[in-house]
Amino acid sequence: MSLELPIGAPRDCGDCQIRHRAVCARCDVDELAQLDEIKYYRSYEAGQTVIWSGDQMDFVGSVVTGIATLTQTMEDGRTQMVGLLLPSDFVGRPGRDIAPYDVVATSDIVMCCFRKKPFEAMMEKTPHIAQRLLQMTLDELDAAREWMLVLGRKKAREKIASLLAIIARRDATLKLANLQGKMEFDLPLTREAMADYLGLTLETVSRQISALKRDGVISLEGNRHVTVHDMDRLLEEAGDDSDGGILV
Amino acid sequence: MSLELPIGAPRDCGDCQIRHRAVCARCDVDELAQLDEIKYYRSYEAGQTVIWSGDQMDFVGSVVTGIATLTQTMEDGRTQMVGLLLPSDFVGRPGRDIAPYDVVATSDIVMCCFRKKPFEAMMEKTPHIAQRLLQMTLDELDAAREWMLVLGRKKAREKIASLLAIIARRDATLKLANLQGKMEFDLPLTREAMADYLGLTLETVSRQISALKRDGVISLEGNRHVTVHDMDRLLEEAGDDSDGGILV
DNA sequence: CGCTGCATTGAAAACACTCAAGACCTGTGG
DNA sequence: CCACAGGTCTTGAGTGTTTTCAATGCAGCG
Repeated sequence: MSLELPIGAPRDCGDCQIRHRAVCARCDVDELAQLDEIKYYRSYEAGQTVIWSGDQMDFVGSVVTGIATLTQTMEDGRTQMVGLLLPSDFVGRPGRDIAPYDVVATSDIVMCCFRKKPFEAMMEKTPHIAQRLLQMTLDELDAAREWMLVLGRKKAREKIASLLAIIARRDATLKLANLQGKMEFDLPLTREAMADYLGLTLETVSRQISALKRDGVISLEGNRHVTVHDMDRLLEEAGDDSDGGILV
Repeated sequence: MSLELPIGAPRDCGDCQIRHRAVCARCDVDELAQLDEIKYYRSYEAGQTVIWSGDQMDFVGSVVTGIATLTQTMEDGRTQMVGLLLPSDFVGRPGRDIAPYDVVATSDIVMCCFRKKPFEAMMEKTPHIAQRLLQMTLDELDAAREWMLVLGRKKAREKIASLLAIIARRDATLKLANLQGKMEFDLPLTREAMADYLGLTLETVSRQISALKRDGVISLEGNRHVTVHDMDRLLEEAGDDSDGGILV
């Protein structure tokens, strides 16, 4: 089979950038070979819906490159983001047929997909996959609980500061930089997506970003590029302990 | 050792009411015997804190009877409940030493505790435990995401209706009743706990409950006993699809 | 140049919060 | 049996924050 690989997809698992963080992180060579049998790459363009809530799911998989979101929508159109999927994050739930959320590509993305039935079968036999998935799920649960505090108890300004802190933190771990003083990064989300993440309107997001700018906490270059002048100040604004709060 | 068993604790696993739903649900007789070696029962009184956020955790375990809550508190005292622990729910995370949340007994409770180190060791060897824990964690994650929608996008009245619907639903599954027409149940939470769950103040909770009463959606007997006159009406008020919304 | 999509800003309205008073309930002690 | 204390809950009035609605700004692109 000479299917064309989407750009950004690795030649094989040895090449794979997300290999050590994804659901297959603990797998040995044999197990990777088995996975290889049931996997395929697929790419989606920015804005495309990967999975519709309510649809049959016949694959699970990992985000290889790009960013996707998990969202819920009420009948009247109010929507809440319930997950932000970054490279190495897992999509889908073994044992469930119907997707409970929309998965939408925020940027162009590449997914490493596994056919669901054989993946489930394999999970029964190889504990390495289930063990890693458990770890990842527990991490996601912690992140979800952190967000519940943000959604339920923080004010608009604190919400924005929290989101900026999260993104800065993620960016830092990626670049192996540390989390002090000045930091620069790009927002991977539109104002509307930020609003959906934080349970705000896009107008409020815009206003609070302007306010943080006016108060000298951040500067903007264009709409997406953010400079945080002092990380400690930002964490104060977020209402977190200065030690970073989020999970130890 | 003739330690006195807390009232409500089962004589042995065969007797245990939560056995088929707890983390040990898939274990066979051998595995249960192993677990028995490292387990002990402990009871807490209503209002007691079971685990303090930031503390060393040296056990994990299951709620056997009663209700407990998982809460996060900000420096200025704002608190957000991030989990409601019912009988069979699991407390603690294998692989983590420091508790990230407060666990508080809402009623008198009995816990079945496992010493952490040996439990972790056992998890490595017996897939049945890890598999069940994965299922439970995925369910919790779904519940958390459902709550993110409630916290981020619903209005106070919808939040209250959503909470009542959840409690009614849980009560119904317990009694094997169905979810239509009239339903009666007791609230397991104070107004303040409801507020902490929903990201509201206790005054707002009280007002909205009064409003639902005034509008004939529910009646109260005392402060805790609720009658829902028409479940479909309640679900409408909650902003959910009439089919029940929450996870299929 | 005039789209289109995204972002900002303003004014008015809606919503939930704060502060404060009082009602209700339960258990205790006179 | 009653009175009282302490906790829980309800209700009101005023305030503050966020939303809503509407207009405008700005950048990329045919």
